[in-house]
Amino acid sequence: MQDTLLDGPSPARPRVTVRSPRPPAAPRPPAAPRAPEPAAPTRPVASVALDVPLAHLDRPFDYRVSAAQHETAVPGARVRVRFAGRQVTGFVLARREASEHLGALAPLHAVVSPEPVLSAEVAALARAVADRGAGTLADVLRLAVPPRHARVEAEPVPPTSPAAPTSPAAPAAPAAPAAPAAPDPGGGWATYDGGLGLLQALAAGRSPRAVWAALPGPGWPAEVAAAAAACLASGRGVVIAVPDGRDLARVDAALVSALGEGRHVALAAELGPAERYRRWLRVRRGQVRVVAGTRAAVFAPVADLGLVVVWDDGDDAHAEPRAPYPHGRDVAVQRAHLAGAAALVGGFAPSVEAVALVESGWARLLAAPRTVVRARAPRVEVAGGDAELARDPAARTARLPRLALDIAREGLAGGGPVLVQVPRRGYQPGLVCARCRTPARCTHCAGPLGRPAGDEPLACRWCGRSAGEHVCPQCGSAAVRATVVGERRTAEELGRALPGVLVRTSGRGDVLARVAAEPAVVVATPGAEPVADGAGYAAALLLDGWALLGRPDLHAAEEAVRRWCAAAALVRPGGRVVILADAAVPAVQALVRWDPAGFAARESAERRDLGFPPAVRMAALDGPADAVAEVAALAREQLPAGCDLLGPVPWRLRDGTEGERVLLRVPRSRGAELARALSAAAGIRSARKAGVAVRVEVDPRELA
DNA sequence: TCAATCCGTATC
DNA sequence: ATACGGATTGAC
Repeated sequence: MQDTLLDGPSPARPRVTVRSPRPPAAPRPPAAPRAPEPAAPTRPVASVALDVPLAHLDRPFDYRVSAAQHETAVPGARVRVRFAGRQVTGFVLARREASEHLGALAPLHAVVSPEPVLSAEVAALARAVADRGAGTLADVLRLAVPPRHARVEAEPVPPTSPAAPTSPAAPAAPAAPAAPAAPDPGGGWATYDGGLGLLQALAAGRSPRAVWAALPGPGWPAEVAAAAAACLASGRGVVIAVPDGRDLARVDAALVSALGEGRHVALAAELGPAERYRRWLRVRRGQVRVVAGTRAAVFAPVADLGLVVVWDDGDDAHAEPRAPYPHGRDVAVQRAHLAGAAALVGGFAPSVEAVALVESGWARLLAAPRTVVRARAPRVEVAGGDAELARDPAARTARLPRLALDIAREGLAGGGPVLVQVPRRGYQPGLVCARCRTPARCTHCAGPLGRPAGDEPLACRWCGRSAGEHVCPQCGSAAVRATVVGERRTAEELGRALPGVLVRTSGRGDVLARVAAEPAVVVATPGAEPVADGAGYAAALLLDGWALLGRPDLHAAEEAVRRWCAAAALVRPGGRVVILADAAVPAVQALVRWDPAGFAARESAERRDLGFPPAVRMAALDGPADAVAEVAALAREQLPAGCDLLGPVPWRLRDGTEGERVLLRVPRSRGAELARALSAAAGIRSARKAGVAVRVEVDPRELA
């Protein structure tokens, strides 16, 4: 048996009684001192990662392995131990001949199961993710390893598919390359500059890293599947993460046609604990080599990983809401790096963070030549760019531009469905210039301005400085106004303007996956757009331009481009798209020219100028004022000079109470130092029992 | 002189 | 978090 998680998974999985049942109600003789169990014949020490929440205990602890536990206490196994007087669970990280611990070792209380659920690769990944996010290994392992389902674990192993190697550590038996079912062997990759090269590199066992600016249209799942097939042909496994169940269904179908049945699994939370654990175990046991899934799938323990894919990496669904709030893209990047695997990250509109990976030289941009892009992209026209429409909210909400109606009619007459993207309710309004609608930003830190209360002067919502006499940097106007939240009424009006047309809706609570290729108006909120059968929608109306761009969020423009591209990508080549927005705004131009990657590069440069991630590394500390101040002070003590502190500013905490936020900022090159300092600060506080929680988020998604 | 209590520190 | 140890305090 191998002794540490740095080796491969153990093939030995003997069945052993783990906990002896207690005799019922037998009067127990008073605490007879038990003779010590004989120790395991070799490597009688287990190094265990404990599931304890305290930051200063985030390191392995050694326990004594008895002879009876020798075969079951394998690296990766779940165990129970006594720790500080309590029973806690943990994972065996390694078996060793001796401990560095000077005192006596406590016995390993029980091996919950000999199933080595934690692979060496995932253990190392989880450690790296915890370190980057200033969090604990235990927190990350809770995200990476699903809860055990004992009955599922005991199920007889189903007959393995012929291509699945029984030992993932046997490179002599690579999976037979799947016969490509698609008529076009490269899928759509041939249309990308370097696309076929990517497939060849994957098939040859190399590990290219690419940021993918996907062409509009329905081809992307087939392209993901083709990349997976190429990687599988090299004898390596694949992990694919997508934002939601609808995208997962598309990738799932594409994998079936590219690989055949039974060569992959889909992992999603909706499966329920039993089925989810069943499929996850098939992955862990090396019975399948390809995994597609939602957020948590980036941690899937695929044996001998060769490729990790993140589709639509700008979607917030990839951001984990539990501490330490890792983002799927960041996990994938770290994983590819640690495992020496290839990476494919992107979408119709790759994120600024993804494009920054290209700028740093870590990945290269994978895009189609402009001529192909022009041929595939819909024709985008802008309505509402005139100053009249810009100044008059009524013109935006209560009246549809003639152009939009004309294009909708034309599309319907041509026999196709027409997509209408409308804003979701509940965007926090921000302040923009009343004349030109440029967002009002702090002159010091570029944070969004807000009005603290009543007639008080404008102040920055990030750094708290008063904005004094704000003037718009674009047009010089001093007047500001709240951004108008879009109205669903527009869509209703559309229904009235087009009598007799079938109107379908897709939004919160009731999301459609697809609609038929017949005339209909399909009203959807961003992210809930159904795919249209056949070639796609005849046309699309994007009615939420103003609302999306007006959000007081660092990511507002990027997010707008991403959502517009996602909707416009569902339109057939040459179909028409109308967007209600200001044509002069760069985000709108990016859609018109279909250049989301160029826009992301522009945003990246702007963030560099403003000093925001991904150009720098930031950490947000949220909590009660005194606790936040304490953590900030402790962290700054450990950091050499050069750490900016922004704030504190008032901040509404997750539990609804009022607290404060401080932002710490360092150059990217010192990000690891910042995280280490924050971990140390958390450790000092947890050791002191100064237990008031401070939420620490590295490169926070929400900045206001 | 002994126990009850308070801190500080380690938790294998 | 517990849990334990050593110092401290207070009452016989």
